[in-house]
Amino acid sequence: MAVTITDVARAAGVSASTVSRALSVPEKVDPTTRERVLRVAEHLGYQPNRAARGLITGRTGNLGLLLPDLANPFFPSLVKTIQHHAHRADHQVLMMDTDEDPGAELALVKSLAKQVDGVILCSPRMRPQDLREAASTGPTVLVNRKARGVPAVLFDNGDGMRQILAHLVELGHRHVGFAGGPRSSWSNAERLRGLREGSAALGVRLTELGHFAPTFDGGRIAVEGALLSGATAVLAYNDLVAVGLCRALAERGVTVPDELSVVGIDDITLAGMVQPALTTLALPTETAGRAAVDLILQLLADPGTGRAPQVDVPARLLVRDSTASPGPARPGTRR
Amino acid sequence: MAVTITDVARAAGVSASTVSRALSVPEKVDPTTRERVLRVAEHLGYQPNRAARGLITGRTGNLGLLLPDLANPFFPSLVKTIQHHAHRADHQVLMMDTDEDPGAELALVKSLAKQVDGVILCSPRMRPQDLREAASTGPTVLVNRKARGVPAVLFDNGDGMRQILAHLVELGHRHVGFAGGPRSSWSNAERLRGLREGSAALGVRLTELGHFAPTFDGGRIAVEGALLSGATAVLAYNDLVAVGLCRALAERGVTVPDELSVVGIDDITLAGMVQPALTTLALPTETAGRAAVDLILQLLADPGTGRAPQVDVPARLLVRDSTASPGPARPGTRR
DNA sequence: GTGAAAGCGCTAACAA
DNA sequence: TTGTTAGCGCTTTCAC
Repeated sequence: MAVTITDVARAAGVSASTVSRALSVPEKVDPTTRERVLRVAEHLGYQPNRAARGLITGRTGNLGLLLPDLANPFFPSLVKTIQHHAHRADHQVLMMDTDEDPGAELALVKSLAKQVDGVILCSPRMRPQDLREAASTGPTVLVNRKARGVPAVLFDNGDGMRQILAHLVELGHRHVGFAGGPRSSWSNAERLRGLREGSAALGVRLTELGHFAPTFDGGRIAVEGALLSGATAVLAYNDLVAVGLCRALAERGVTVPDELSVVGIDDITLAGMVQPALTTLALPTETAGRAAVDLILQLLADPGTGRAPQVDVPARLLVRDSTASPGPARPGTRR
Repeated sequence: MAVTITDVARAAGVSASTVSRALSVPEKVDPTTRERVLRVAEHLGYQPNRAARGLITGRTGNLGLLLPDLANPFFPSLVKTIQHHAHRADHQVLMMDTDEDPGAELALVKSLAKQVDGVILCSPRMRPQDLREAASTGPTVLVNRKARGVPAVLFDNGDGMRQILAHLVELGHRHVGFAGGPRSSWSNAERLRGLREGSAALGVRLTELGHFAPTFDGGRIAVEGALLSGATAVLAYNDLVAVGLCRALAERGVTVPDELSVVGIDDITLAGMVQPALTTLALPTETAGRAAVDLILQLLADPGTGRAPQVDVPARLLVRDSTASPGPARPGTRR
């Protein structure tokens, strides 16, 4: 059997409560006793039983993390950061992959809620009312998603879209295509909004190529419309789509960026591995993950602070090799 | 406050013990009462408090999962599978990413051990004695790693190497290079062993190109030696290395597979996305993940069954576009 | 088949 | 400052 608080108490010649205090409110115990207790605890290799502690404090020391698909390379680095910071704050992470099933997510959150102190929710597709219901099960932080009254960490999509358009305009592009993500995706809607505003402001023609699965294959499918549109540059919903698009273009003998410029979003590792290396809007997952954990912990320490805090994480355009000035030859050859 | 077992008991007009039994040993309670209790529990939305249950049963309902680097695309799908199956068995997964730090792993396992019923350990670099010490903290299953007396799920590296060599020989290759993984990696050693045996058996010349980081950049670095070796085909430690190698080859104007064939291991999603699509040895993570969870649960249900069970997961070669018969032109041009 | 009672390991009043 | 007491929600003897 593991060593309990009673063992430590006996060995140190004090009561269990004193041991408990020495560990969790050290300033309320005499320095001499404290020293002794801590030494004994250390020596015996005492580790508090979290279940027992949780039973009384109502805290589990766990954080829930719900995400749509760990196989999407955007998430692993986010998860790593979240876990890293949770760990530093003496919390474990209970991760749950929903397999892109918005229907099951609410139920999953509810089952998670019982076992964690708070939940970090990355759910691009969940309906707003479900989102709010999920948030009502306990402290919740949304990532890359907004809902009234729920704390959130958001990437600045609007500014990101502006950066992309500005970059393309500077290269000389006047007609940009957008290969959108899922219709139900919140960030897709945000990006579209940013693009519409930005293109209007910059006098760029924007062609919405439709909605595609946020995957490599989604990108391959987008190639038809991209070529037909006459756009000289195409922005994809994310890097995976952009890479799929590039691949399909290569198969048709269309050269990127000479004949068509391509831009991605996310800056997943893959973006730097493909040829040509992808120009992409980096969404700093480290910053976001850190902010999400901080937010949750803050919520736990000081619940119900009135308004729901919101953290905005700036996006940053990484210009690489998949964008260039539109070639004069292209329009003639491709239409 | 959440609804407790007492609430259910009162509402159903029975004692708490009866509710407890109705839920966990239904056959020991009268069918009529059972029905009623279950209905009431359902109606009240009762969910047993796991901390309280754990306090008495000694079970947490959590499984620990330790892995070196979630950013390595081999792991997400493994994690997904493990989580999926754990969930079906009513267990949560506590994941822990060690950031490729074998030094910290033992400590992490120990801290994890207190909070979980069992640990699934993917630790290619941990020292054998640490591995065994880690395993002594509680039920443990190793993945892709062998240690005396510890249950394990292993990929059949030996047979995999044979498949790769056979494929290359059939294409006409007689000289194969191996861009190895980290010196301390167990599976690298296994693969090397398989390659030596296989190449001897098939009469193939094997050149060991050295040890490289198991990353894209590791592969880029391997290009020099690969070209100098005179090998007509190169096997990389994993897909990431293979893709990095391909990239570096492309930059030097060496065509894959015409001038050099390249083979990867793992079958990460990326392998199918690059051009040319990578011929690779698929290590079925779904099978492995499932086996790992099954093994752990079996260990929990029936502890100390004497010998440590071991599950072998077969590997399967996926022939794609990065391998072909050696071109007669190559040796002359490249040396 | 069911209930009463004890207790898992811990913390939080309350006394001293 | 410290110890005593009670109890978190649950399971598990042990009587009945």
